This record gives sequence, C-alpha cells and structure tokens, in this order.
Amino acid sequence: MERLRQRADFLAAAGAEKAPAAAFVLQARKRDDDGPARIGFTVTKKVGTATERNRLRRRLREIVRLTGGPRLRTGYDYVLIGRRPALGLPFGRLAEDFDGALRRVHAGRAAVKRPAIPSRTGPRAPGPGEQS
RNA sequence: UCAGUCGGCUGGGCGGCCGCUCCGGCGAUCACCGAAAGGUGGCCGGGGAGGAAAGUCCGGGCUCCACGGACCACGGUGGCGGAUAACGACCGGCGAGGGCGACCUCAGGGAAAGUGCCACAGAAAACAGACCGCCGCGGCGCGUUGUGUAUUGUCGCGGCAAGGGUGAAACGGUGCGGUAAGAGCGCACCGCGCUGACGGCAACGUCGGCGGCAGGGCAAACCCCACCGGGAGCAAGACCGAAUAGGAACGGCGCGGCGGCGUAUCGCGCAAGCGAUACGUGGUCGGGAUCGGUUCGGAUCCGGCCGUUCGGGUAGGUUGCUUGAGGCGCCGCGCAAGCGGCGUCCCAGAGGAAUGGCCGCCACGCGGACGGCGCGCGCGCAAGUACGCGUCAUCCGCCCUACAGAACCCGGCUUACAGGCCGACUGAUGCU
Repeated sequence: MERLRQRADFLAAAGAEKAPAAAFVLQARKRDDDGPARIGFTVTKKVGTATERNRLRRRLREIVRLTGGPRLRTGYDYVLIGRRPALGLPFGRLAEDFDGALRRVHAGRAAVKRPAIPSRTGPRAPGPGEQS
C-alpha cells in the first residue's frame, strides 16, 4: 500500500469527495493515471497528545490494511482524517464505518455529473450524497 | 511489632495470526513512478522508544555567520572548597530556623556611596518625639471639728519612657540593683561592634580582651562591587537539481509602419476573382547608438523571433544521522560528586514521521461472596453468637494497566506517574 507523502497530494485530495463518519472523514480523489491506489492519514494536534495521535493513526492504518485492500480502486488517492472518537470505538465498528464511507465516496464519484443536487432542497452540509 | 526519615531499582511475562521500518546477505539487472535527481517492488537472518523520550528552564558538543583591543550598555551568577567539556545543576563543608531523633526547610556580596519605599493600624515608621500613662513641685477643690499627713479630682510647670495599646517591624533583650519615677545609670548573662590567640586550604568555629550600644527593615525597588557571557540554530549546514520567470554567451533569420508589384500555399467560388499567410523586390515616412566623414548621403548595431549552451536558484531529492564526555563487568583512588586502568559489547534511526493491530494463557493489583484460623470487644452461668481487624484458601467480576512516543547528540533541572521490590538509618515498645 503506497502512502501519500507530499503536501500537494493532500491539498488536492481535500477538494474531492468526502464521507464523514463518527471516527474519521474519508476523502477520495481520482488521479489522471492508472497507478496503484495511495492513501494518506491526517491527524491534527486538536485530537490530543502525541501518544494519542500515534495510536489513532495506527488504528486507522490497520483498518485500511485489513479491510480496505481489494476495495480501494486504482488511480485513486484516499485521505483519512482522524477524529477523537476513533480512540475509543471498537475495532469492528471502525471497520464497518470505513466500509460504508468507501461505498459512499465511490457512489458520489459516479454521480458527480448530476446537476440535480441544487434542486434537492436538502442538506447544505457537504454530507453524503445518499443515505446509507 | 508500630511509627517515621533518606536513597536506589523496576515500569508486566509467555505464546499465536497478520503487518511496519532499518541494516546485512542472496536474487533480479527486470518492472513501475518521475523531466531529472532519485524513489518503490522479492526471499532469508538480525535490530527496533523512555525513566521521564515530555516541558524547553540552564549548560556543553557540533554547524554556519560575524570577529583587532578596551570601555559602555544588556543579561546572568553571588558564603567556601571540590568535581566537570561546561553550568545557576551535582558533591562535601559553613550559617540560620524546625524536629526527641534519623533528618528536613530556608536565605546566602554591599543598607556608616547615594536615591527611593515602609500600605493599614498607630501618638510616633527614621529623627527623634510622647496618645494613654508614671513621678515631682505649685495653685484651686474634695476630704477633716480644725491643722498636717494619707486618699482623690482638676489646672499649670517640669522630669521619665517602665507599663498599655498599634503594627511585619517601635531606638538592644532578660534579671537584679538603683531612683521621686525612670533610664546601660551600674552589674551578670545573651546579642552587637572592635580586637587577639588557637583550629581549619577556606567559608567559619572555639576561647579571651575591650567598648555601654553607636548602625530599624527592604538590595526579588533602583543602585554599587566582583566574576561570567559574540549571534543563530539540524527547518543548522553540505551536495544534486525540474517546470515557470528572469540573467549571460554563441549561432541563425529579420530593421519598423504604410501602400504597390511578382511568386508560392491555404480558404471560398463552376470560373473570373476575392481574402489570409510567407518570401522576394523596389517606393515613401521614421526612433536611438557607433564608425569614417565638410554637408547630402552611406555602412554596422539595438529595440524582434527561433535554437543551443552556461551560471545562480525554488519545489523536490540525497546527506548531516548516529561510535558516543557511550553501555556493561572487574580493579584502584576519593566521605561523595567523580576520576583512572583493563576487558567486553554495538544497542532505534523515522521523515505526512516505523517500533503496530487482533486474540489466548499466566502473574500482580482492586472489589465482592462464602469458609477456616488468630486477636480485640459486646451479650451470655456456659455452650455459643453479633461486630471489627489481620491472614489463608476457593469462586466471580473489573483494570486486563499508570504517566506517556525518539526527531542532531550529551550533562543537569522541573513536571506527570498504577503498582511492585531492595537497602541504610531514627524513635518508641516487647523479649533474650
């Protein structure tokens, strides 16, 4: 699994599809090439101390390694932004949330050419395009 | 046995499955990403967080920059000795205070160089002075049958600072003598100042002599004195090095505007033709510089485009990057901090940042239940029994571990921390 390292890649992913969950926010961006899927992690200082940030990033990384592997699409950059609840939630729950977020992110990409989204009198938050 | 003081160590163990990172070896010489520099990818073996890695409060190494010296400014330190690469930290003495004690805590140059401050309270806060008060004398009154004395009130003059009260602090303290009352006025002890001898490297201590006491506190208010101190930091620094913009050199094609003619190509059109672009040709108008030159006129160059090369340098990459005032063991020196010698070991090196995720068993700890034993105590004639404490065994549950994550490296300090272990010492009490 290739990791995102460059700041520019993170900034590019920040403007793409987002899928928030209790413990994290998943971002996904389609690149122009067909290279392998890459993933990066963002855990800010707001989350907690250095020990807590390390632990949070390691749990997220493990979820991606165990459950994400075959589901990540080639040519995509993913970014997981860690949130504080990820420290306490059970591991199985985190895996389910990641699975759901991945589906929403891919579906949102498919519906990206819809002009119908302003017509929906719905949520102004950049939430998921569908309810799961 | 109980109570306590000080110091040190430790910071769960074993196993299973799946991963991460670094090093070495083998394999491949290939594939992928990138413009390049460079990076990623296989198999085997080995290494992989802390006592605080933290705060970044001091000190050093290392790197770059600056640099003749002195003074000033600014900052720091402040009894003495030792140790060190260095320090305000460390070790051992010294002083003051607290504790029965082991020991703990605190301040540590100068207040007779100067300035400033001392709130509130209090009469008075620094230079002496006197609110209540104490004492004497005088006048008037009270008292007395009268006079005097004693007592007492009030006014005036004078002496005093013992007592009261205020305060963080009140012009040395306590006691005795002394006195009208008092006062270092006199004496003893303590304190203070000066001084001598002895001990100690020294800070200082011990003993003695002299002085009747002069000099309130704050220097963490300014200040004075002595000593120390260049600045910035691994995002330091070194090397490699895009795109874009800008710089330099070389080469090539072209002077610029306007209209004319010719040729070629393209578009539209059946065609004639029209339009656009490029090249050639000559006409007219025109900016700057240089050259030879009397002017006219002429020549070259610039302002334009294209290509190649070079240097600086951004993103990015590589390095610095872990062998070091290093760890461990033994011996020697030292009360100690620490120093020396010998032997031995290599012990994390990430970089949007590895050292992890899930699980099983065990140990430790905490809570609960029940039972056994011991002790205390209540009830009871007694058997016995309620309650509390300690301990042991079984079962169940909880935490399934505290504080916390290297970022160039060391020496200290400070702060956080579930628990466990060890040693030295002190005071009570019991037994021998």
